[in-house]
Amino acid sequence: MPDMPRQAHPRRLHPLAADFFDRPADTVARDLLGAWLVVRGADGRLRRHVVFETEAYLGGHDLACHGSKGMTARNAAMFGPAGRWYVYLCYGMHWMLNIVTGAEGLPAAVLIRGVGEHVGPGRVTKALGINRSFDGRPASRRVGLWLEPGGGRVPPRLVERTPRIGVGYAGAWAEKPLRFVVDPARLSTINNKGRPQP
DNA sequence: GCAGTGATCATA
DNA sequence: ATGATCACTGCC
Repeated sequence: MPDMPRQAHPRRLHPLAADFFDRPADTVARDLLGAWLVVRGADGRLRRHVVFETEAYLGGHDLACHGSKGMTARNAAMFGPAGRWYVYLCYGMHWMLNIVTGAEGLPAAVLIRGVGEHVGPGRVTKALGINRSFDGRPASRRVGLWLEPGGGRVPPRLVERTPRIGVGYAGAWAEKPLRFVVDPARLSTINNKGRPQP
């Protein structure tokens, strides 16, 4: 029997690396829409969740950014090189997952606020079992938590920009449109070209 | 609408 | 040592 028309073979995806993250946080936040957050479970199995909501924290000049008050034990990872995780505990209960962006010494990062069917940054980390142990570590297969490219750039008309959530203390910075959202339902169509995993 | 929750950091 | 703060969530 001749070959069946083959389903596109799942592209062997390489994790997004430092060069992707070594750009302004708002650019990275925008471009992460449609990317995959991949986590290796305790059983060794990989789970993929498509990123649909992010927020950019631009650096020391951004009053909503933890780095704006200088380096502390908590936010040290933000000052490190791009492509590492910055994870911290919020309200004593919720782990917040960020990927560090930009040059070493610039405290910038992107908060991952929504992936797959998980809405809200605290829910994302809870669902994926992410905690402090990832803080400061490179986003890589070795660590067991990384990001991979999606099926293509999400069209601008599908990207909604709003002010960031929960940063009312930041004055004018609270109003900057640095939150990026795309409807996950639209994403699944786009990403089927790049092959999702159930 | 607001209580829960506890690490973190500035102040002392 | 103490107290304010907090990039949130869940239940009232």
